[in-house]
Amino acid sequence: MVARYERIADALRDDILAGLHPVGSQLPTEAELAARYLAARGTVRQAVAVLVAEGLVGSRQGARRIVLGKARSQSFAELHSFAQWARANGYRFGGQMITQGRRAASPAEAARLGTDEVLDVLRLRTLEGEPVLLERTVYAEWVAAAVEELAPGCESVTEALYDSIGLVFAYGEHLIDAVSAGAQDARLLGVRRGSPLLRQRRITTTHEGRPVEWSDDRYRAGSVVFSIRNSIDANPLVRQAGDLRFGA
Amino acid sequence: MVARYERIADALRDDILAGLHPVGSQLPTEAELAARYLAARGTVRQAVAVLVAEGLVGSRQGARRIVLGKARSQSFAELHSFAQWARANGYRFGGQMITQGRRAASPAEAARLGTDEVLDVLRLRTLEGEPVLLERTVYAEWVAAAVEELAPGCESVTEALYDSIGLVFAYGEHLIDAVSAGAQDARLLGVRRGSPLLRQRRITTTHEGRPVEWSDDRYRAGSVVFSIRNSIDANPLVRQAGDLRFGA
DNA sequence: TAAGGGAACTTGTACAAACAAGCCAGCACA
DNA sequence: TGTGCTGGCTTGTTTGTACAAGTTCCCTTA
Repeated sequence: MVARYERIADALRDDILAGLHPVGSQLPTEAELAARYLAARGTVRQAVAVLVAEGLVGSRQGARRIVLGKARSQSFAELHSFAQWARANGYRFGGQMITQGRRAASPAEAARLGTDEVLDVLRLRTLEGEPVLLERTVYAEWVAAAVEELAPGCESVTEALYDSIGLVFAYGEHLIDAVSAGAQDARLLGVRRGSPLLRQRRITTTHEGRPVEWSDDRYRAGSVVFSIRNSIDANPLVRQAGDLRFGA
Repeated sequence: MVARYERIADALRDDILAGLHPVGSQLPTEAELAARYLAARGTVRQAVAVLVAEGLVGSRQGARRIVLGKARSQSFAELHSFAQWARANGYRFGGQMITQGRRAASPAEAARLGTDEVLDVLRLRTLEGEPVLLERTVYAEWVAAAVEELAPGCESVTEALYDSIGLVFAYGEHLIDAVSAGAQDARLLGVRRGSPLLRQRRITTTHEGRPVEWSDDRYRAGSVVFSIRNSIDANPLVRQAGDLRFGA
């Protein structure tokens, strides 16, 4: 059962994408929308709030709402999983486990993941045949066994873990910066040592807030761009001075 | 007049930051909070929704809400303005206009900014005495005059434009990737040519959705990290294959 | 002992109503 | 002509109520 406000939000989003409400134009008023969809004003407000959160619509008290853009946003799964992202966008992709092994957690890892032992995995992902992403992932001990079961050429770790133990990745925190390629980075990604890489470090947790993995993902420059929409009201993006958190 | 739900959200955030609700613990139920703050359940829900949007609290139907983290998020102004960000975090900072001049807009710029003529400005920003950020900003024609009025050493362009013509930056779209330093980048930032830079391209608009500026900001690697929190429900971050949008 | 079935609890959705606050166009006045 | 104010419109806030849906845990039963 999909909520009413979600269906209204979908309908409005489709209208915007279809050009019925061009960028820069005004959205119908809440009263109009309520009449059109035979819903209470509060329900319509919830629907519009979805679009505002997506950055598609701008809103401020007293003034009519405005269409800001028409880009569609991705699901969490698409952001989290390289495979789901690539598949949703129609790319050819692949993945290969390079090395994998258990070891004792460093103090920082123990604090982040809440376990003494970790499973350290290095994976290389390709897009359209080109090596694009190097993933250095550290898994908490309680998922290590399930990860070790995976085939070395497993395309989607996220999906495989959901199928095998019902694991759902629910929350993430991401740190994005630029680093130069080390010797191993350069060799595996096929770039020169010292060339720029886009680094995304992230920690992912379950619904319960239980940490699952800590990953250091490095993209070849030019292969991937992160996009964020924000506003004076909603600001998901934060700038931090370098390397203050999470150690090196 | 601050809204009630905002004051409740502030109180809850303070409690979390103060450790009254540790990371991983459960938040009080809506009913409890409503009783404590003498507010209707709907109002409490709005307050909690703020914290959920900030990524501090996780929420799902049927289960008690969970404290996910205690990082405080920045305002849009702090993200948008280097000066406001640096000041709020207690850093010594500076800025210097390097070159500035009007020229005809390229087709891409005309499409983005909606003007035929643009003002092109190159600025270098320093943090703790070190050159850290190179801003290549293109302003729409209708703000060009106000920007030209600014002093070359103007610390905060955002604040200066608000003071002079009441301009408010309200919405932004950001593209984040890594590039290697060109000759000019290297010289001004004091790094070697080809060394990694964190690039943030952004377009900023007014409340009305009117584009004001298009900027290409390059940070020296290691000086700045972007941080984003997301969840299966709220996902502000999007990954895109390289250089599909906004041209080069 | 383990699986299954609820009952109680908690969050999510929807409606209705009233007032507050900000925006904007049009009117009156200088 | 242009300035300032006012009134209508639109979005924001708050309360109250009812039901839906998911979670959790205990108790029953095999």
